[in-house]
Amino acid sequence: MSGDEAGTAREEVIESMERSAEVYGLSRSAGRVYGVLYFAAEPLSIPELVEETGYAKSTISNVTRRLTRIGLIRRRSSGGGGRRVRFEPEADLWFVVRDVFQQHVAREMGTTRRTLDRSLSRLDDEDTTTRARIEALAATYDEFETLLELAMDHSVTELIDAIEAYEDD
Amino acid sequence: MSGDEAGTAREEVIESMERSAEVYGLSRSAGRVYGVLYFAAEPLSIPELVEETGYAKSTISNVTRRLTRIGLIRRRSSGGGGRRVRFEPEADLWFVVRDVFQQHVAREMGTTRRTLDRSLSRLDDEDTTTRARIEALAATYDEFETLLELAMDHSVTELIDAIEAYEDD
DNA sequence: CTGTTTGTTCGGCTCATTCCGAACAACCAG
DNA sequence: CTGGTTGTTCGGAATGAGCCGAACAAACAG
Repeated sequence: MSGDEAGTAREEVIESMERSAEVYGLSRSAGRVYGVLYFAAEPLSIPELVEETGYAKSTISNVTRRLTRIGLIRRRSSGGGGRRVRFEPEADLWFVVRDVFQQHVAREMGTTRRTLDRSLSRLDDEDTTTRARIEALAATYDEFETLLELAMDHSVTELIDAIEAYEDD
Repeated sequence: MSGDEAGTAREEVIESMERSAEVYGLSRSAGRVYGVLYFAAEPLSIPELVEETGYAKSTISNVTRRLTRIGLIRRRSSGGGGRRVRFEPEADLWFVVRDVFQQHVAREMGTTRRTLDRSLSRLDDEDTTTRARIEALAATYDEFETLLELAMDHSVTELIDAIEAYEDD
């Protein structure tokens, strides 16, 4: 079993995931659940996650739902038709980033953009300064939206290649 | 004064900023303070922000510090040597995004990356599966880091151009 | 049908965040 | 030095998030 180096290394990485989770607006428990699943040999059920993480069953239930919505883990309505549900990690983190952007950032930008248009249509032609400020904001949002849409259609390596090619005129 | 359309439009946009602030992990008050500054004709002091936003002086003090750290607003140690401090909005939101990425995301990636290396060096050669998982994670992080470093060196329009040029082979 | 296992939902508890008012420190005017 | 203004800091109340245990629903085994 080669000592416990694998265990401590695993634990260090999982603790790091807990901290990272907080940076990105998730809970510690979410980071740990993802970490345990990331190192697990096979998909785990809720009782197994309770055993591995030490969290209560209800916590695991809520956290797994949250992570599934975000796309960081997947439910496998595991064969056999049993009620048992198993979770496995999404290994390709770029998928996750893409989903988060599309679910939250794109959504926020869409609603904000609509508000800006509605406010603009309500304005007289004489409110030049207010109109100019809102139009500037709308232009910025449009730029961001097109950039995000473009970026979300490509892999990380493709994006790196694109920028590097651009830098070499 | 062209009715109150400018006022209501302004208010709508500021309320939208409050909601957006929450999406990006800031408080409502932060969104409103930025919004008021964004529409103000000139930099505002703390008492003026108290008057315009309705928040308490202490709240404004804390929120302005927070927003200044993030880079969403700037302090102008306004001329005259007076104690009065004035704040103005950072209009170029791409600057803000860039700063946030460099301060938080890049930092998180750096520490995580170091943890991964430390964990790897602690591992025996026999822990192949654990080692493989951590190495995969490290590779993903390296990719993200190079992409972010590249992206942060360019403007939004440059990035859009780069990707569009890449798409046209 | 009864008992067991799995997963969700509900009501609390605790802790962090947000905001306020009050006290305090710094600066200027007279 | 005294009074007024500006900005920061401190304690406290209200709100929300994370987590737990218990109750509940659903599926299967016998």
